[in-house]
Amino acid sequence: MFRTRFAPSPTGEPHIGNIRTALFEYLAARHQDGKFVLRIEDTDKSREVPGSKEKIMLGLSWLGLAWDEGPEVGGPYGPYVSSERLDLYQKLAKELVEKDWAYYCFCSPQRLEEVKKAQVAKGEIPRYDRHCRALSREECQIRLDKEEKAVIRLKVPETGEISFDDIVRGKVTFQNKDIDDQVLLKSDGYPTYHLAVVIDDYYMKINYIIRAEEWLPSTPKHLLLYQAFNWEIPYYAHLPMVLGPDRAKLSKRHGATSLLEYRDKGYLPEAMINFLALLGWSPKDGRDLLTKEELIREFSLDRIQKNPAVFDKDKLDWFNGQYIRKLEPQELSERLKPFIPADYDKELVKKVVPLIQDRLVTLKDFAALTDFFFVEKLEYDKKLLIQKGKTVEEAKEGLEKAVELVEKSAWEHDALESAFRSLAEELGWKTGELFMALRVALTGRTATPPLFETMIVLGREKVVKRLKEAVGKLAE
RNA sequence: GGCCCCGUCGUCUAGUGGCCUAGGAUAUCGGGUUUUCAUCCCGAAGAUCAGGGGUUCGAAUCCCCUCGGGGCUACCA
Repeated sequence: MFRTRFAPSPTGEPHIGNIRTALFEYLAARHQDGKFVLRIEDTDKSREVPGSKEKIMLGLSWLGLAWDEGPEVGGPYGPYVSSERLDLYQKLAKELVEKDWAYYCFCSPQRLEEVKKAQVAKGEIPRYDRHCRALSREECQIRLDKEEKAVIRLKVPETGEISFDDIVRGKVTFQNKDIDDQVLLKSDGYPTYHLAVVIDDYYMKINYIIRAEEWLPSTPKHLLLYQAFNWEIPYYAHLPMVLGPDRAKLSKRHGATSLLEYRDKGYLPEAMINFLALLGWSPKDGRDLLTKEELIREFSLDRIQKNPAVFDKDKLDWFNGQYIRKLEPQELSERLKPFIPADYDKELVKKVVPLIQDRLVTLKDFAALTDFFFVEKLEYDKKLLIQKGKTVEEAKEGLEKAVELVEKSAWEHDALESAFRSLAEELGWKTGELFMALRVALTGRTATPPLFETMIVLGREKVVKRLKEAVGKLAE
């Protein structure tokens, strides 16, 4: 059984890079008919941000990445929150000490700081000097009995090497001598991430560890732990990083990094999924537009790219436009709801939606593109009503004639169009000139949905009113 | 600094020794459709496959070196 997991720590918003990892995990699990579990790795209470666990779950839910086991849904291997598993970590950490795979360290943060400073000053590599490694069992016990603050550190072998076969990178090897004696259990009784992941993954029967490349250097420590516990080593797949335009790890200074920000900016979850899926992976047939179901069908870990991917907002915008255009107008109206002022006439919105569907990049664009349908008074520069080479009088005449025409014309697209084309001819104007003047008079702007559709939605009464207002403007 | 990873159009990528005078997508530019803006369609430009050495009849694909970029180097994750 294929089992993988998403193990975020609740330290803030659901980061786009982490979510991309979650997506890959989800797709791999679904493709393999396996399980996708969510586990909250809250091992650092000092960095924990209240509410972020909920936001992470909200983000996953918004994308439709349902977890099979985890908070809220439960499962056979819970609890799925690290802070509720403290006893386990403590028990196993002590076991490691007994088996001589770990040791108590009583060094104070101050001493550690000094050691590090001295090393750096001497041009050495900063790392723990293994001061407490040699402490005898008896001495440790005495100091423990005195309730002296202590951590438990991994006793890394001094020689030899450790390697593993990464699904995306192939064989990766590290020298034991380069590995630091990692703290496993902190003095506050909490585990570090390194201890917690290994234990949790084992107890939750995780056999595929899919995570970002930033974890590659700590993998040997985890491997050592598996070895110490004599547990079967899982498969590893280290995903390429998601970078900002400057090719550094995607972060706040590059702009929006929270999945929820994209939701609030009017991006569709299906666009987000499609875009993220192609950051470091591509289907065999080279298609760009794939639904979640298609992604599940085609996804495979061995097609994951090794090199990092730059997050390209332009391409995201393109995907979003594609998916907006695919929506049924009815459905689009639904999705638009959170982005539309509550006092807008629902029926009118329904009529407006088909007119701007091809013009939306994000859902948020709706309001700015269509406000003239909903406001009473239009604000615009009357110069826009006067087409190039025309006099004020001519412009006025054109609009006055338009009023007459609107009042008697059949209220139907083709009828309106042919009537206005004739009017242009009668006036001796180019159709484009007349249409633009009308467009400005009716909408107050020069870029709008098609003229006659707009008229019909606006309604005869409002059209007449606005044309008259335009004539009035010119008379001022 | 040390360790590890990576290096094909600006960007996402296809490519696993001959099908590559390197394909697709996006962005850019031009054209067409069109009442504007979009959409849509067509086209162009854009990568001496980071550079240099090998191996081979033949290399983007294999090996080595150099350079460049990134990640890690916490009682953070």
